[in-house]
Amino acid sequence: MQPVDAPRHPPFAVTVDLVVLTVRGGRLHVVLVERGEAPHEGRLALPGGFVRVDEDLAEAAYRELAEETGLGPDDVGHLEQLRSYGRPDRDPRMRTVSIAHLCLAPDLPAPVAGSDARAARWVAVADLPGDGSAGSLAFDHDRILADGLERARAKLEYTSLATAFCPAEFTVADLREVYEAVWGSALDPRNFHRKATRTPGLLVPTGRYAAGEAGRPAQLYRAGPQVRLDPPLTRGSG
Amino acid sequence: MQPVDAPRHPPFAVTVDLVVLTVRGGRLHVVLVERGEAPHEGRLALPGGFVRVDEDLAEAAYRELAEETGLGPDDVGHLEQLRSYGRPDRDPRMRTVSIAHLCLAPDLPAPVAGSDARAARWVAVADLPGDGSAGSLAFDHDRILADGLERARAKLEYTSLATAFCPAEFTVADLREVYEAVWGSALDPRNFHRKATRTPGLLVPTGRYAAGEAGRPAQLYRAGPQVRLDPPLTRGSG
DNA sequence: TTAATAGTGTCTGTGAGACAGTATTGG
DNA sequence: CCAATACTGTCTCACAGACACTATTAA
Repeated sequence: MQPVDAPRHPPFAVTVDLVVLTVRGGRLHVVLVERGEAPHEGRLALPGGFVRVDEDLAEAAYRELAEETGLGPDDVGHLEQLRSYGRPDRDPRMRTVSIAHLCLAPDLPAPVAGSDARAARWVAVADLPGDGSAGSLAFDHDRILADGLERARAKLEYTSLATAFCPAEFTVADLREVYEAVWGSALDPRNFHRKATRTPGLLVPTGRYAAGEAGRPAQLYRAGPQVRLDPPLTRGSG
Repeated sequence: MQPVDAPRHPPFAVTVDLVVLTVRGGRLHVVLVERGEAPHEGRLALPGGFVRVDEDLAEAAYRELAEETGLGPDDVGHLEQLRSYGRPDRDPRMRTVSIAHLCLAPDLPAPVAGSDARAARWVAVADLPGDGSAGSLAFDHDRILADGLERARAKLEYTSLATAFCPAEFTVADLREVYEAVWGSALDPRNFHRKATRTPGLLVPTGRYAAGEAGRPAQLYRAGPQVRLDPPLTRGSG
């Protein structure tokens, strides 16, 4: 039931935006870029860009990730579609729908520097006003970031997603630090250790041990095959 | 980093598609429409249509819901964004991105009949080949339906979403039937009763009782204010 | 009366969380 | 030695699931 005087297929611009998270020094960080042009020139924004005519949405997300942050598909531990944003007034230039993606990466030694001229940087989420829910980012990116954080926090409970923040080999303490950084609360190291090691399929012991740290050396693990955690790792202090 | 010979903002058509679910006679049903034109003419598909230039995505979903199924915003208990689908080959006519929505409705006495000429009908999900994951629907709607079902099944566990399938007043047995229909498994009526009534904020007793049924009359409840269930209603037989 | 459904109590196993205690390193 | 971290065990409470039992209706 389209009115005859309305265009049947109004043209939209379709973009992907990226919430790229990592844990550095026990703090959750997100990749932000500084906008070089109007609107919102000079403000911080999530990396993203237009979807090309011949590529899938996930393809576009990986391409923009590489272009704007220099991170390749093998650098990131996880990428999934988050949600779409399409308020008519979200971009003053044109009618735009953005398919936001959530991306988790380990803390890479290489700095974030893309081939794109725009400067990408890691920003601690806690340093943004109101966890990014206030008016700190361009467009509706505060909302997108908040949704991405909520998704990440929720999925740590019932999936092995936290291992996506870790390098190939890591200790139980490394994994616990990820949970603490994402949830923003301290966990009991002893109970966490028991739950993590006894959850079937979450961790695969390598037999090697971490060295150079204070205290007894910790066993090194790789991420196991299990994606769904049962029972889940709950968010209380245990 | 756009190639200079590529269009900067390739034009997309943006649509909304709807996975509208209800429980009728203890079986989970979905609204399907018969396509009246190519491609996939005569095949069953999810209701949906093009987003207009001046409306939000959720607005478009509610409009298409009304146009294609005759269900108004007050008829449905819940509507949320599901996921977006944008494979370049998903519609042979043009490059289309669809923002799918999940909608839950009580089993209404009024039949589904929209102002649209296309015939909308309730189809039992179990009657579709492979729960709709085989090639039974047009476009990529099998996949969208499968994702919608998975979302609904998962969210029943940790939210009060099941009440969206129920009328304004309902019994604990009504609610249990919803869980059984969506999960496809039988639940212990006694344990379910205890968990449902003792979950704070899920149910509000009305003081009235259902009459006319066999056995002891059941107390009638309204949906409570709680959205997140803690502890969750797990999917085992208890 | 019987059949059927509503609703309660009770038992067992398991996990969450609290926390004592042991093991193994560096300084 | 001490401090720090890794890891194990143990206790209590709460819930899941199984199921006996009582309550209230229709036929």
